[in-house]
Order: sequence, then structure tokens, then C-alpha cells
Amino acid sequence: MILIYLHSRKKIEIKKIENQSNRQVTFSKRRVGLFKKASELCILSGAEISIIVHSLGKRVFAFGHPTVDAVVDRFLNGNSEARESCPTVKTRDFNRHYSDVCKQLDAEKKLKDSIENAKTPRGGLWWEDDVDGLGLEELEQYAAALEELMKNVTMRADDLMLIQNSSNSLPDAEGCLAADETMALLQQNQATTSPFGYGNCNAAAAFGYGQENI
Amino acid sequence: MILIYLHSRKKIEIKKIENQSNRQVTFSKRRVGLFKKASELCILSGAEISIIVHSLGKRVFAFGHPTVDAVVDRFLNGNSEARESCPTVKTRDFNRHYSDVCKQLDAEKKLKDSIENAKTPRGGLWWEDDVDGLGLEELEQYAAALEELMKNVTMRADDLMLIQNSSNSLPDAEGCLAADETMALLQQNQATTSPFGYGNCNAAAAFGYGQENI
DNA sequence: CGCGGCTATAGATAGCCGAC
DNA sequence: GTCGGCTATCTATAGCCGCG
Repeated sequence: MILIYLHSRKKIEIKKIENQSNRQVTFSKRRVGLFKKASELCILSGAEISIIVHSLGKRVFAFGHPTVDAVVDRFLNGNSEARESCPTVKTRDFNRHYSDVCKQLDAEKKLKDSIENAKTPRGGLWWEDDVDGLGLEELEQYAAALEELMKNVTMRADDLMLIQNSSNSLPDAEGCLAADETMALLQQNQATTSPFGYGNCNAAAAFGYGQENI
Repeated sequence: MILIYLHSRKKIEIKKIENQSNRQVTFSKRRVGLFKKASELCILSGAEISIIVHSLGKRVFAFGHPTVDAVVDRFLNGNSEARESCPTVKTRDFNRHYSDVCKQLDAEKKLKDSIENAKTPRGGLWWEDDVDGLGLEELEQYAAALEELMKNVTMRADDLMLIQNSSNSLPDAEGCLAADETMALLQQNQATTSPFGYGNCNAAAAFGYGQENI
């Protein structure tokens, strides 16, 4: 569920982390998390899982239950029929699929909620009727239209939040909430909103977090 | 602020789900979640990741960026040096870690409960009364005690992590012993009824959401 | 600097429910 | 009984700090 937290201090974009230190830290932490998830899935469902990770820095990490080799062999040596019918997921597919679907759904949901909450007179909940029956192309058209509207909603929500939290919003701004990239992206989507002074957020600052060379 | 979910209603134990329906649902949901996590890790850190999942029902699911085969080949064909130094993590490691930590947590929870029961003879919802009433001092005492316990847990976890990390780079012999221990430990807590053989290899499973026969 | 730890926030999901 | 979707709740983790 991709929620748009306009005032979130910690949401990150799912895109390549440019800062090397951050990337290393995130890689390590998330890799552990991933392995843990896999472990839990193994235990809960009795599945056999193998994970192979090649980091940017050529290092290799692997997780396997019962072992990496066992699972890989079973995969490679399994009858080709089963293998071909195996619903292989590729990152790009997954992300594209996920991003698009979620984007659309969230756009709709967000728009609906916001407008309803703001009680904007629209002459009826026109968007509610047909969404479920629409095809993908129609949905995309919808999404495009909705995205435009979402900007307005976003601005509106921003203004409201600003009014409500005017006394508290300054620390957020100073809290270095976004990296340069993120800000750029945010400004693409809500250029006119930017209630915060994004001032001196230096993503390239020399924190040193790495945990290992990746 | 230390929050304790003494009355958590939805936390589940990481043990094999005996109920078939639940197991299927959980398998599907968590598999999607796992792939999503992997996908995010790929993008964020630029890593190449491959995940192979064999369900109990012989079905195979795979995730790969850029491709399962590419990552697997790179793993298999990579120079043996890198591969041997690869910190392979096995489920049993996590199992052992998890079991031990859970044991510790349980012990502490019991201890904590006993403390609370001793302090509040009226029994039942002690924390609500005390918290809502005054009990600030008591709360601080609890917090102190909990913090102490927390340290123990942390230390214990650290030890385990150390053991785990060191065993990662070791040959399998030690790990196998650990596996046995883990299995023994797990089997103490669960009946080992394994309803194998839902040999329903249906290729119709689309990646993404939903529950397929596993 | 590299790590481990902490805390607030973002994200995942168990249990439920209703529609097929 | 399978599939999606919802929500309360639990889990993961991003950013930050302090230590060595």
C-alpha cells in the first residue's frame, strides 16, 4: 500500500540510493530482513527457499533452506515442464506491475477520500461507479486524469496540515527529511505545494554508516 | 517509550502452520511480500537477487533480477573462492536464533508477569489501571526492570548473532548439528503432522496476489 | 569511519468478511 | 473454498547517535 505521506519524515523512494554509505547500510539491513522473511516463510509454510544475492561490490550472499544448492539443483534439475510453468517474477515486471497498480489504486483512493473529506461538490461520486469494470487502458487514462486532480488534493491537504501544524512544521523542515533526489521528485509531483523549506539537506554529507563493502 | 504488547491478539508464532487453508494463504501473502522486499532491495542497492521457492505442494515460484538463471549461473559459475567465502545463511541458523530469542522473551515475559501479579493483587488489566490512574513511579520501576531484561535479551541476541556469523563461514558440519538441535527444539512445540502431497501443479498461477494451491 | 543500537515511522500481514 | 480487500496490529527499517 503506497500511501502518500506528505509530511512523512522517513518515507523513502524505491529507487537506487545514490549515496554509497546509505546504500551499503540499507543493503545490509534489508538483506538481513529479507533473509529473515524467507526464514519465516520456510517455517510457516514448509517451503524450500533459496536466495542468492550479488551485491554491487561483487560480494555474494546466500540463504538456503535446507541449502542453497539443494534448492537450486531442484530448480535446475526439475522437469522442464514444471520449471517453465513456474511463474517466474522479474524485478522489473514486479515493480512495474506493483507500481502501476498501486499508483492507480492509491490515486483513486486518495482522491476519493480527500475529496470526500473536503466535501468538494463534484455532482456525484462519478469515479466510484465504473472503476471496477474498466480495463487496464481505461484505468490508465483514469489514472492520468486522477493524477492531475490529485495535485489539487495534495495541495489542499498540504495547506490544511500546514494550518493545523504550523507550529510544528518547522522542525520537520529542518529535520532533513529528503535527499536531493527525493526532493527533485517530489517537486515534480507537487511543485506548487512545497510548504517546507528544504534548505540544507545534504544527502551527500559524510555520515559514515557502511557496514561492509558491497 | 517502551510499549509492551502483553495482550497482543494477532502475533503469531513462527512455527509450521498446521491448518492447510491458513498455510496456503500465508504462503501466498508472504511470498508476495518476500518478492516485493527482494525487488526493493534490488532497486535500492543495485544488487542482483534470485529467489527460488518450492512449496510443499511441489510448485515452484521464482523471482529474479535480472533473471533467475543469470543470478544462479553467476553463483554457480563464479570462482569458487568467492563462493566459499560467501556468507551463506541457512534457515536453521535463523531458526536457532529465533528459538533462543523467543525463549528468552518468554522467560522475561513470565518474569515480568510475575512481578506485575505480585504488585497488583487485583489481577486483570493491571497495566490499564496503573497507567491510567497514576502509577508513574511503578511504571518507571517496570520500565527499569524491563530495560534490564531488554539488555539481557539484547546481549543474548548479540551472542547468537556472533555465533551465527561465525558459523556462516564454517563448513556445514557445525551447521548440521545446529540443524538437529533446531529440529528437536521445534518438534517440542509442534506436532509433526505433515499432510504432503497436494500434487496439484497448476501452471495457471499468475505472479502477484492471491492464493494458489501449494 | 565502522558498527550497533534506538525510536519514530513506514510497511507487512493475520484474521475477517463478502463476493464468487 | 477461492479470491481480494480491509483494518487492527505487528514488524521492518531510515535516520540518527554514541562509542571505539
